Amino acid sequence: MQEGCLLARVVDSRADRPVHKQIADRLRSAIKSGVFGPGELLPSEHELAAKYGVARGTARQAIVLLRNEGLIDAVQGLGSFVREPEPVQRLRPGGLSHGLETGRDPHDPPPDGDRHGPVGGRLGAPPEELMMSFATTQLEKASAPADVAALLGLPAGADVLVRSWEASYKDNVRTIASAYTRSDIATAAGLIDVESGPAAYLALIASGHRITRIIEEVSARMPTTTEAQRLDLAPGVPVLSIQRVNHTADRRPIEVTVSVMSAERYRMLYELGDD
Amino acid sequence: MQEGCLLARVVDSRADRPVHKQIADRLRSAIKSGVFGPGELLPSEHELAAKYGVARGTARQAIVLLRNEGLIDAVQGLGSFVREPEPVQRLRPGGLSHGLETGRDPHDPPPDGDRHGPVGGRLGAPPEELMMSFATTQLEKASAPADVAALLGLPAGADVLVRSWEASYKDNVRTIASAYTRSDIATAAGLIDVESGPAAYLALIASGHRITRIIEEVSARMPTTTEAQRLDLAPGVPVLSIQRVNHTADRRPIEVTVSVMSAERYRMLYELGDD
DNA sequence: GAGTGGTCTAGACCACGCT
DNA sequence: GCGTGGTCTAGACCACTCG
Repeated sequence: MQEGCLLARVVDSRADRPVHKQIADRLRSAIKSGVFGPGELLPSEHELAAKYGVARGTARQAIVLLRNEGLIDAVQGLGSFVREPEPVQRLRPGGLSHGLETGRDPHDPPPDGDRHGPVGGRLGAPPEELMMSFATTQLEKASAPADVAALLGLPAGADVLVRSWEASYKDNVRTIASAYTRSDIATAAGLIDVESGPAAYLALIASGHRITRIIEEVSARMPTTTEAQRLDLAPGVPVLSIQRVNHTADRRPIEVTVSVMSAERYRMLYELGDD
Repeated sequence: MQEGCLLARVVDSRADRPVHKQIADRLRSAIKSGVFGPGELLPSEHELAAKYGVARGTARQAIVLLRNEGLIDAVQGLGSFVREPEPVQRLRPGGLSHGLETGRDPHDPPPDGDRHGPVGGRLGAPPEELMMSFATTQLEKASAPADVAALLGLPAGADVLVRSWEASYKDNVRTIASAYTRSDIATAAGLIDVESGPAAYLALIASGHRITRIIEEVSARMPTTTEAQRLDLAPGVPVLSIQRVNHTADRRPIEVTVSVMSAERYRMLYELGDD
């Protein structure tokens, strides 16, 4: 067989580093150096155990490590595969009509062609294929979470209009989002009848509340189990969480939106203008 | 004993959901509902095994799940604890006149005061407590990685000046960064002698290459093992990866910087101005 | 020394995808 | 049916922290 040529034969059980980590190290570098290319099948747990002379559980631990690093996918009944890179979509959050025009950006492979983001993208006909559908999951008045209330300059527990929705592309949920709008503004704008997020911008404008300043906060974390299910996330894939605070011309914050999406699939793009 | 009052007594081994996930579910909701507060000690693996009538390995699997979700920390010899939230710093990347700030800004509508970022920081006295030290780890001419070359509009494999450094705060490495500068520009600006990232901006300005446009791309992923070590990351903590493309007034990209930091500790703040 | 998590073994049965 | 990963058991020894 001599398969040992690919994955070096020996692990040192007396070394500082635990055996399963040593095996993971070897597999990892084999992946990174291209010995196993994207989509390729790795040795089975049984094979690894035999090759390194360890119990199956130990070989499995190595595999689990790589899964949690997002490097491989395990499929029951089939085996473990080197994870193939997901097509990445770059989102350029825009205000109402942001700069960064059709700017053929020097960004190498990105041509996702447009910037119709799951949240707050420009309105108006998005390119054919990038149509996303929005499904409202909740629409109600409720008391604002503490952090949201603070951002809106409201007392803790104040009522806000909460609109929650999911944005899907081809039947796959891509973004889970919620918008929290000041009650007074929401009522005036008739937002109670507006379902998806993007549509709300039109309603706000129509009611005279033009948003002229947006502060966006980007963070990342591991998904909750709910998020992992809804967004169909593999193990070892974090989420991006985008929190927006929308302000009107008088610099008053009137709305906070929070959206969550796969960090494997989305990146955020910002242009920092000259000061 | 009746400890079963806190963690419900029974798990159903015939249910669809595996036992270790059921245990994890119970612990997770106990944590989220505050039964176990931040920093608090969870039941030991042995206790969990006894309480649910399962093998230790099964109880341990539940614990491992929560660790990978970033909810708890396990300490050998002590036990598992609910992870305490890290103080979060919000970075406001800015054009030139700004840099590293740590977020003294109280989350609320972020003030427009000063701004600092881990990359491209303002020089001159930064706020007392926020001093970061920069240690150059590499400084050399090398051929650009494919993606970087593309971003700079250079042919694949073209030479660039690579400056790599780590930014530390109180002896803890907080950011790992690299800057790739076009060779011609770097030479003209004398960058070969400049060590940390922030300092390079001054050199560029001094040599007449004023950066007027910055495109910043924010992504997140699980850390490599190297990154996890250097940044001292707990399991279940992703990293934010910030890629910057710096352009001069004529819109030519002259430099790409990439920085990596704990997503648990840092968030990015952007203001989307009115156009 | 007692208790904890970290590692490892050598089995077992199951659910799943394939042929 | 066969091989895969997913789960689980019942042990074992180790490294670590604490009193």
